[in-house]
Amino acid sequence: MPELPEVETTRRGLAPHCEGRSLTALQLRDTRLRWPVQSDLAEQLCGHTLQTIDRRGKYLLFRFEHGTLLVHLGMSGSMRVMPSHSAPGKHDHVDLCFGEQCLRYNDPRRFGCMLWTQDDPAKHALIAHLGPEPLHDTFNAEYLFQKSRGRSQALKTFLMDSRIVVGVGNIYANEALHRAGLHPLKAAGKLSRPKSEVLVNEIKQVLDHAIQRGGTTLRDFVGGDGKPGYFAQELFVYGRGGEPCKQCGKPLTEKAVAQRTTVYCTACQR
DNA sequence: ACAGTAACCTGTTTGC
DNA sequence: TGCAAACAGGTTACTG
Repeated sequence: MPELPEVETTRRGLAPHCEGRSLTALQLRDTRLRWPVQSDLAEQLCGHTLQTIDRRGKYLLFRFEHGTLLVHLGMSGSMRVMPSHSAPGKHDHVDLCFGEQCLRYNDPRRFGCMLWTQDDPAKHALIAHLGPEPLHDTFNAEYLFQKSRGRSQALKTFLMDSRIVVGVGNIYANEALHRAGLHPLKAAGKLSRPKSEVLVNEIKQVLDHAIQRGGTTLRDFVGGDGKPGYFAQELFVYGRGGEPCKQCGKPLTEKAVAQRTTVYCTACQR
């Protein structure tokens, strides 16, 4: 489900309902996520106040005064605000209850995770080696240009490496490359300095635009407030293999790159 | 250090 | 209609 815009949409939907409130109960129905959820999580958190929900890449950071709960939604996860006493459905693995409302974590494929740490989350093994935030000034043309030097890897695969930059998943990698006029299979090391600038700008624009639209709705994605996103109708290439390029009309090519569906226009992208 | 592949798991879509 | 294969928004772990 989620790439960065969807995670940010979720964060914005959840935060007003629970920041500054005390966690009253925690229902842990299934610990089997990507890594096991520690079984005493309720004892760790109950009675403590959630200060803020922050985001680092696609991780949500639920900050308490005595530690941080790291949450990742994986491929199919979502978190929604629900009445605490509503009946849980299939794959509703965890509820974080704040009085009459709870944040309900649902994840059919269980690729997500929920990890409690009392240390600085920035030093956590899953966070420490992440690249810059794509919307931050530290992600700029010079940075991407330097990082890409000497790399033979496909440009798209390079962009989706979270050590290079976080939050650029399959949808937005495809979209940004099309908007930048860059072929996804071009060697990262052959990216020119001017094109690096174009690409960085397109990544920022497409992510920012998607956040403003409330994320991309594919199948049944909903943000924390239960509302769908509206970006899907504005996608130029993702999910459009064989259909005409919206810029030149030539049928879009679709092929797997590093096991991920990749769509591009051989005329517009070089 | 880098690059490529398999793996985790369930639900939905596609094709015979 | 039924059934099996293919595929899905992510990331780590392992291999060479």
